[in-house]
Amino acid sequence: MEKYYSQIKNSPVFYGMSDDELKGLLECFNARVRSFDNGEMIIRQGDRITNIYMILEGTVNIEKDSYWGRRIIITQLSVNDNIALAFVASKNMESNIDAVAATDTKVLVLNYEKCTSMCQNACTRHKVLINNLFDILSKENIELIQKIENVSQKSIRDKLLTYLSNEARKRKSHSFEIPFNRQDLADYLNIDRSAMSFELSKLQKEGLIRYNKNHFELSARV
Amino acid sequence: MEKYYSQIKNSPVFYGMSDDELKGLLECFNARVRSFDNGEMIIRQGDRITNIYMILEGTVNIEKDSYWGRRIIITQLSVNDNIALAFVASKNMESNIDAVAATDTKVLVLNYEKCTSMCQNACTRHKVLINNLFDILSKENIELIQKIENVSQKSIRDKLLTYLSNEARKRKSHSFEIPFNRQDLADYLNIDRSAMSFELSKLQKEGLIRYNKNHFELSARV
DNA sequence: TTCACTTTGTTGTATAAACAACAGAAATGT
DNA sequence: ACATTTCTGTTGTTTATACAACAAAGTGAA
Repeated sequence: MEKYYSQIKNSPVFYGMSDDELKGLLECFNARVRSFDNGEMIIRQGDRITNIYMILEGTVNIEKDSYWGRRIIITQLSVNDNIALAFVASKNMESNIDAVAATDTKVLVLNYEKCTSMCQNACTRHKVLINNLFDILSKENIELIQKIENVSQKSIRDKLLTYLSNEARKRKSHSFEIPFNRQDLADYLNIDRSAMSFELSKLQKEGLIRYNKNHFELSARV
Repeated sequence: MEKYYSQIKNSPVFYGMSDDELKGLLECFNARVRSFDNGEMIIRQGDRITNIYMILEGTVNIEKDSYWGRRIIITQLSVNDNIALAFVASKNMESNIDAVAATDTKVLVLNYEKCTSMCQNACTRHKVLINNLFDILSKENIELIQKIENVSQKSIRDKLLTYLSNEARKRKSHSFEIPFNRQDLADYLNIDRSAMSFELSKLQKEGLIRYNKNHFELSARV
């Protein structure tokens, strides 16, 4: 835990807290670090979630298996992101998603219920916390809308171009790495992997993009 | 404004407040009611949003025009829902969506910035408020994930069945009204209207659903 | 290095969806 | 009650994508 102390202190969840407040909160939260292997399930559909999970190392896919067994990747999370935060607030709502470790992963686990019932939202550090959580949830919300835009394009080409330009904008560069391999990207955009590969090469031949493995560059024309 | 007083008092935003707290807040917020005609824009892409908008009457579509002019309906809001709340919290983020009145609409407008800068989150009513907003944002988040599931199905048939069963579950009944006309539903599910109509009749012929205008009934087999 | 395994790219074929065009029904205004 | 407009359902044609099968490239372990 000590190892991650400064990382935790600078994370969006605990942003703006003094050392004392942070220490107190971590105790009050019964904070602990848990490890998950690549591929391991962190949260399952149907779970009732009472903990805040914050990623310390690794990446996590938020997924859903469709009725007929097809996999949907809703979003991919990485360091400092929170897993399924929305379900913590809506207490009697079951998770309708899976969270799956996409690499070996370390997660900070905070018992939210325990903390809120003890201090009953009264202490000042809780006030800072809830403000931070509110900000985080807003950003997540905007990200989800972004994703809806990505997958709502009607052709594979438009989905790819929309996704890639959004990524470029997010990273403020025409040249960037994407966090997905081809199959995962296809599952994220809800398209067939081979058709996507084909379209990617076509875009490259046309000079709209260049790529090598997970590195992409957008031409000025995109 | 007085007309809506009890409605406002029981809305999720102000839930759990005393009459005094509510009155104080409405004043602090510089609360007022605005009217919009059917089709009028309430929020435009690129706007910087500093007000909380709560729907008092009517329905509002959250939309996005794709680069090539196709319309995407991200979600539809109705009475007591908040419009673009996520963008209020993320202050220096521009709205990336349009909010369009889908009927004649009345909206309660609250100047969030003014209020928070005045009381600096210190007063007790602000604490209740931010907790409420946090809850609301969580629910919105879960709704968006739901929508992603709906549009991520690969066939028109699966999109319709997923959407309809989710609606049924939400309303706890096999028999319900949907808030969309056919074109809007198609824009919501990102599919062609005529192809959707065709698939709906097919589902009806197969006995999986029955419908008349906006009223739908699911057979037990769905 | 070699071998097994995974990932990515390529092609042909079958299929589902978009699109366009239209007809009938329903809603709206005068 | 009528004309006008909007909405919904139907059909045929074109087009894009899924799917399957395979080849090539990359990766990692023995």
